[in-house]
Amino acid sequence: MAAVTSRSQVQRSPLSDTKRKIMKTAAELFAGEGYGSVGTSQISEATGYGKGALYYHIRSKGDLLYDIMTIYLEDLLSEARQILAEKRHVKERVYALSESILRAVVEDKAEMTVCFREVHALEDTRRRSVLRLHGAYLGIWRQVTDDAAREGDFRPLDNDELKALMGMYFYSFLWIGNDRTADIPALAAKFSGIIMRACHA
Amino acid sequence: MAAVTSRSQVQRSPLSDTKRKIMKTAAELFAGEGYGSVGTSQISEATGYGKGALYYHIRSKGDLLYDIMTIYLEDLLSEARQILAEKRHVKERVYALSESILRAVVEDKAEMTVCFREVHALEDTRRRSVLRLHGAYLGIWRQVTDDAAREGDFRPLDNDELKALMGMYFYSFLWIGNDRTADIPALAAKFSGIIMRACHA
DNA sequence: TCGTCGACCGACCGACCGGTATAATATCGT
DNA sequence: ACGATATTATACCGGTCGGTCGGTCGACGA
Repeated sequence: MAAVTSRSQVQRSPLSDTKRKIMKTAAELFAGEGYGSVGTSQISEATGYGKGALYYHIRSKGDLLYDIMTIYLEDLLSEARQILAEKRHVKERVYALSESILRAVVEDKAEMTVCFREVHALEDTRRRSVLRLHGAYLGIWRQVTDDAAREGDFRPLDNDELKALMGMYFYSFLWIGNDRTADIPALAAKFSGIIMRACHA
Repeated sequence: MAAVTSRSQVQRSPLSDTKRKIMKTAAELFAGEGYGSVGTSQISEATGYGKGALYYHIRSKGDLLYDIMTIYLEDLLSEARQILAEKRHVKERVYALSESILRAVVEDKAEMTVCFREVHALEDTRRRSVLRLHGAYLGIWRQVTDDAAREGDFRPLDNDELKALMGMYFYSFLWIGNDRTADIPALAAKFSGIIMRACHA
């Protein structure tokens, strides 16, 4: 099995294939039943590793959750930063950002669900750290809308409005099926269309 | 303590004050730590009742979750139906619906969080039942947008677009604090403003 | 005064929790 | 071939899980 995902990857530490497989399986279980309802024996069984092997690769169940969130959010974030650097026009930016996050929602549905739905399961320090990543992602959009407002394309948006609009994306993992890969461009067009209309000066 | 909530209540079965208190406390725990991570002993301790008393009022932990969701979603739904019956103009309808759900998010934050974030924790039959309630609520908005489209005020919206827009509301419990009671009208104005712009013909 | 009843308690049940200890096996550089 | 190291399985730990059970207690009707 190849050790790469389709989207760019921040290599914080080597991250073995085994650990990647464990994270994928765990994310699916967490997304399906909720972090608190999934036992380590269940993860062990689903991955095919015994508990010893499992705990050779993870430090704790909490760490596993934190790692899943961190890796996928950093991935999403680095893609967003790249889009911000490459595209200069509002419309392109909004479409590319929409396409980026919606592709993540479809292709890594379980992981994204965990990233946005299971934040409460983290202990305080880690929750704050993950919320910083959420905030950083929001910051990218904030910059897009502020730039657009400065150039007269968008009306100014306050934080409430921006967060409300982000909710469209952050809630979409609950209803966008992972069988909609082919629809990603259409979905991105719909989402970015809504953003463009909602923010029109 | 009065046995009524501020918003209209569907009286399916008597629903004692004790059970109401248990539901409120449990909803706060579920919202704070996630259904699966909250134990019945914890609920028992937080309510001040022993486990015997607790299980005198509830059939199971799963039932408790289901009851919370059902009651609050039916409440939200009946309010929405009433708005649909009373208001005829799009703008009024959108504002009133926004105000209704945002007030629920602020005033019954924990319960609403559970209603929209813990669906996965339900066993199949009950999950389907709760998802029907979600669908019914979506149906109200569908009718509003369809009526508006028929009269030329809105462009036609497909299901993806409607669900995307609903995500704004359904995700808002994660960032709207329960200290914003005074801001409810302003929030409703912002949300409905976005809807009106996003749907403009 | 008693019997009944709803509300409640806390000890207890077997099962399972997250996590560890120990040992067996696979891999690999030399 | 050898030792070292990486990876895995299994048995097991104390503790907690959801839920039950026998029983207590005060209110109330007869």
